[in-house]
Amino acid sequence: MSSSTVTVETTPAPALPIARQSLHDQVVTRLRDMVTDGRLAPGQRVNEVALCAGLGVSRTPLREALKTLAGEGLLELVPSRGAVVRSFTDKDVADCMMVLKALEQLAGRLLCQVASDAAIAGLLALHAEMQARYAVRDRLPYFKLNQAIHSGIVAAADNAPLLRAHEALQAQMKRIRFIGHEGPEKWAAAMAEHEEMAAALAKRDGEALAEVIGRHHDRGLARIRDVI
Amino acid sequence: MSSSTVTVETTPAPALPIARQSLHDQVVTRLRDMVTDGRLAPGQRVNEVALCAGLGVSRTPLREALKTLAGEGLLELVPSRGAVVRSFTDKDVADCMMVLKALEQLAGRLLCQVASDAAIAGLLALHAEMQARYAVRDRLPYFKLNQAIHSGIVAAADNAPLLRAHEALQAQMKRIRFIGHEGPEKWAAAMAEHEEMAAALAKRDGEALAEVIGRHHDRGLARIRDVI
DNA sequence: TGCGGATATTCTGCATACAGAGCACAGAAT
DNA sequence: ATTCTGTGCTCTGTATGCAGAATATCCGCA
Repeated sequence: MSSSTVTVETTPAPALPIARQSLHDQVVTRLRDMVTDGRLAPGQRVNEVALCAGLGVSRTPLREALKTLAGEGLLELVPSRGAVVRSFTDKDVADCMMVLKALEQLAGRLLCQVASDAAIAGLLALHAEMQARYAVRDRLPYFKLNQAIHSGIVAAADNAPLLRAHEALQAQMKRIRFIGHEGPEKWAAAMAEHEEMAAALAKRDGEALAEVIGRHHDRGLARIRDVI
Repeated sequence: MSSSTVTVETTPAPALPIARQSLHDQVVTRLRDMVTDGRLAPGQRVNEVALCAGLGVSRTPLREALKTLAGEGLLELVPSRGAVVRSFTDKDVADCMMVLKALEQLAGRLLCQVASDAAIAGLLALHAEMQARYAVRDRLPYFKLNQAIHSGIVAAADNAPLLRAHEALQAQMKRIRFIGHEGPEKWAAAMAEHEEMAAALAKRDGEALAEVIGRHHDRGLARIRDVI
């Protein structure tokens, strides 16, 4: 695809790194999307050759991508039967949310100590943007901004292993949250919690932030529970 | 190697699952061991063909194993340069320990609520065994029992995602802990903390257990810090 | 008609082959 | 002497081929 790399390099100054990503990475992101948006349904067996044809790649990079996604917990590898899209029980979801809660609480406490003012301002800006989307009930942008805020909180904590673990779990839950379109009153409650989070963030009050995040997750679990 | 799988199947009764593991899995565990015991040194580039020769497998399963281990955070995949054994900075270690601490604290609280008496008894038995090994200063068994106890606490919490995240992080830290042979007084302190943990465990006091675990990790980080 | 077993087919797991990228070394020009 | 460039080699990334396991199909038989 992008095998013809541009090698002009006239600019000596900012040296932009030319995104160049391998087939493997591209396949990984494509498959991740296919899992989260449901084109690969939970419980479904993944046929390698069919997918290869669809993606236009050979089996080797595809298989390597499957291993990667299995490592992230999105797929399960059954010996001699290949990859199966992981399906989540009620308990799995609750368990994931519990861990996610603990990680984000930790992140909240950390970021209040270590984050730069600019980073906090950035998060508050995301919040304001989400607020605006909520005002006009614009679901998809709201959803994406919501995810970005939660990811951003963890990223601002400046703890790589924490970020990795959180990303993996969030990817697993992404599909669940995606289908979980909550009603107006639940949505309002979630938004109110985000207001509280923003307030705690602005004050750099780590304990308060952790407390709200905990409540947000507990209620979030309750919100999606009747959807499943 | 073991490509000839035994297919006799004379026992119909308890349906034992016949360990049959793929080459991929075997290679993964072998490589994990090689990273933790230092035969693959941090920062070292992994030469695929050389490793293939050493393990007696072809590049395909090896490469798939490399992807898996990269997903676990033990290796780093550099485009066009292959896999590199991940090397940890001081901060990386501290960050990992922080996350590990949060996860084990969560596990401690959970297990006090949900674990069976038998599970707790099992953990206490491991503790007693470790006590015995400490009494005669038998380092390696002590080390392994220590790991087993920490893993066992998380396993007893009955939360699969929590267990997965913990295992990955513990694998990353295993080598650090392995080389970090602490002096007698630090060792005694660590053992004393384990005594406290066992006491809290016996009483199913989740809060107390979480508190000790937190202290144990904080002090553990301090203990290994001057080793690095 | 229902069931058991042999056979055929499909698909995974692994090995190998090939092409391109990165890197080192050497030679030439300034 | 130093730097730049060209060439060759090594190693990764990807494709393809082959063998074995799992499953589906179909036929025979009760």
